Amino acid sequence: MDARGPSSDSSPWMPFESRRRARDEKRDAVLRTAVHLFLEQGYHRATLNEVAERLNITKPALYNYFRGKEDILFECWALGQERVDDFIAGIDAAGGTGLNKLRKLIRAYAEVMTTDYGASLVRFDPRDLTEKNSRVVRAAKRSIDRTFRKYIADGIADGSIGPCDPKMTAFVIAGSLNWIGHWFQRDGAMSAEAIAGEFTERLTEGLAVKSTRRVASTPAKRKKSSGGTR
Amino acid sequence: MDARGPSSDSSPWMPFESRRRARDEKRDAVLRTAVHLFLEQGYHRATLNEVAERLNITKPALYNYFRGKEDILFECWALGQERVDDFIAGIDAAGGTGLNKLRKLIRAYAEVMTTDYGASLVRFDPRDLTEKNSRVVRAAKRSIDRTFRKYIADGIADGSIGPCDPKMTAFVIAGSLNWIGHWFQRDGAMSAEAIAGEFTERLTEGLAVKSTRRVASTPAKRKKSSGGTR
DNA sequence: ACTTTTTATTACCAGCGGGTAATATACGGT
DNA sequence: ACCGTATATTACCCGCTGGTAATAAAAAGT
Repeated sequence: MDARGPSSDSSPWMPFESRRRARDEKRDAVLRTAVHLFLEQGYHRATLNEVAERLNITKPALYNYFRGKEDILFECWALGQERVDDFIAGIDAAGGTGLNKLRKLIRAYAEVMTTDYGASLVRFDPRDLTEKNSRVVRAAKRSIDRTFRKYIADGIADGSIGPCDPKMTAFVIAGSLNWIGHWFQRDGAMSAEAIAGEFTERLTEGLAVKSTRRVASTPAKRKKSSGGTR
Repeated sequence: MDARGPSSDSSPWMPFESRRRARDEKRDAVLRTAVHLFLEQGYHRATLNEVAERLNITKPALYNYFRGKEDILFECWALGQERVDDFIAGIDAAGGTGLNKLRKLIRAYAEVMTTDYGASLVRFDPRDLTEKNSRVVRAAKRSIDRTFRKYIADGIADGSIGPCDPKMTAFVIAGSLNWIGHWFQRDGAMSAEAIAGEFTERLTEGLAVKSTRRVASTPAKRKKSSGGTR
């Protein structure tokens, strides 16, 4: 009937005898298929029947692993959020100038946006979640926003970034990155790495202090009188 | 409801005109209510029943003005697109350097994004439209993208913009602007004009060939950025 | 081999929401 | 006053989709 496509994307149910896989692997397979379908068709148009069909099972079987559609949606989001949390922790641990941390953040965030779970951070609507889960999402979004603003403020403080409004600048940068999740397609002309690199450059070239490009550790570079630190 | 034209007027078409005008006004009212509700709740969660309810009519009455839900959705999008087309025509007519045109485009686009019809350009899913309407939307999106790229290329050609990849740069800028439609709220801390000005500055300061860091012209007032609107 | 637990299936329900007659009402034209 | 048209309402249909028994079939434990 329908070209199920090369369902070679590792469905544990495909071979009849390989049903002995671990439960978690099946759960993951459900999530991979679901996030793909949700992104492809949109959450509301995508049906659990089709998710199941692509996994060569039937809808009620999904309820062995998830409580319902909303649960699956939230899990997809959470996996994307986990990746973001991870690399932010890494950047924080590594330290460096504000500009340096911001650059790392932009690059990593851009690359995550080109993945399915990453895109789910911006393509899914929190209003489809329960109130409880929705609060978790909102809190996480605020946290990411704070990270952007903090790195920018750090950069202004340590002189690696010229004076600007951290709040607005964070909106500009994060918006540009978030939008990647809306247009990127894996089979497109541009690779994720190329995009990440280009965005890193374009989004920071205007912020870096002009006089000396490499600001190793020389604070009090050019403190504009208007910019009260912090 | 409306002041009817004086019957002493000789034009026998006056009642007809007034009636048609009343009809158009009602149509507009439906659209305003619909776009507002669609943005507030999301297209799928918003019901025609509630649209009608907010207009103090009942659902079938809507079918006097529109063929169905999808028709309303497309009209909302079209009204936003119309505004974009209008100011692009104005910018093209005015001429100037590439950088100048790009700045005007960014400012105008940002302001449109803060309106309901403008936000509908990026908040609504083309997959909810019929194939025919969806093609119209895709064509319009491509056209906007071409405009961004053209202004950038113009700027590179006339020397007002430093060398860069117009395609990527357009993605960076347009993405940042489109995202405004996702977070802006009219009752928030920032005005549309302030946002438009700030985005214009931040998104072009890195491109301008002369190092015009106009930190003085836009003194970023230290407004306490407590209210995280994301 | 028997039982228990996990995992899957078939069949079904319920509610929601878009859309459509059939019909009533307001209103301008004559 | 009368008619015709635009506009509105009530009542209804229908398809879709998430979710739920009831149950079958494997797997695992003994």
